Amino acid sequence: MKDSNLKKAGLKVTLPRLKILQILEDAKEHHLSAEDVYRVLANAGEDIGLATVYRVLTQFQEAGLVIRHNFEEEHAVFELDHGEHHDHLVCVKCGRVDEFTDNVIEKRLHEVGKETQFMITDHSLNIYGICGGCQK
Amino acid sequence: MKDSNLKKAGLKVTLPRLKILQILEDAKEHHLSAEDVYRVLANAGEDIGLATVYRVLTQFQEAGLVIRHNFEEEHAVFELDHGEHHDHLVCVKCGRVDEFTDNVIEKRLHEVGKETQFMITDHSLNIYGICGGCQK
DNA sequence: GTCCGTGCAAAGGATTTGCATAATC
DNA sequence: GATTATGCAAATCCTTTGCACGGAC
Repeated sequence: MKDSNLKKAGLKVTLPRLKILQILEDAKEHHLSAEDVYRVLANAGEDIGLATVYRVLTQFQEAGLVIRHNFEEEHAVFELDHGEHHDHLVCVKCGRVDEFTDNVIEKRLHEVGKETQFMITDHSLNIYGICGGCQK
Repeated sequence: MKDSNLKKAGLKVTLPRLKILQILEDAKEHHLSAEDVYRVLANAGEDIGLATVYRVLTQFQEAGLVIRHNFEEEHAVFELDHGEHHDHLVCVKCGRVDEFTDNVIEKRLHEVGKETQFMITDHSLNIYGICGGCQK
């Protein structure tokens, strides 16, 4: 259950937190902005403030439950952290975000870190372009 | 001269534009925020407003003279566009930004585009970590 | 009952915009 | 001289915070 995820993260189990976690899990489009989450809540008749959405998402991020991305947009987007790192394909037409991983690239990244004496903690790789659907 | 760069871009040659272009060219650290540019101008005794800095940088971006990046910071940074694409190594300690390119990665990116039927227009690859200097 | 979480409204930082003035061509 | 830029202040957008109330444990 979601309860345990929250408890494990040291967060009290509250309605807003459960709802928001649920929304992130159910989302077709895995990458949601705070606004998006707020809108879904509003449409579901939940009376949860935007400030709370931001607060909860930030807490989730600190707890490692979600990842926050700054794509080339004006606002941040959040996605559940399932553990495996992945990179992103962002469609500049429709805003759709797909995920991918590539072992060759991952390996080269480590090598680049070694060559440049850089202690890598993280990386973000985003490919921007036009997705199959939008090319028609 | 810088004049021609501006004219080529269809921009009138004005003092603020020249100064800002100059600052971007002279900068040790190639990646500057609007605030950084503004500070340099102020220190040089130039009386140029922050709004103008933003306006000029945005115009430069539209003209293809500079590239705007949104790293994991709260503000954008700008660098001169010298034509060759490169990726970034961002030190999370001191904020230093280095550049690199890797042909293996570039090649794989194209292949990922093909495999996913994605018409790639651009990409951004940022490695976050601790630079050699900060590891001591 | 204590403490943490929430809602609301106000604050905050980065960036943009409206308007009168000043500069370029 | 006409048009485009600039400076300033106000406006805007996304996000965070302060504070009093309500809910979790």
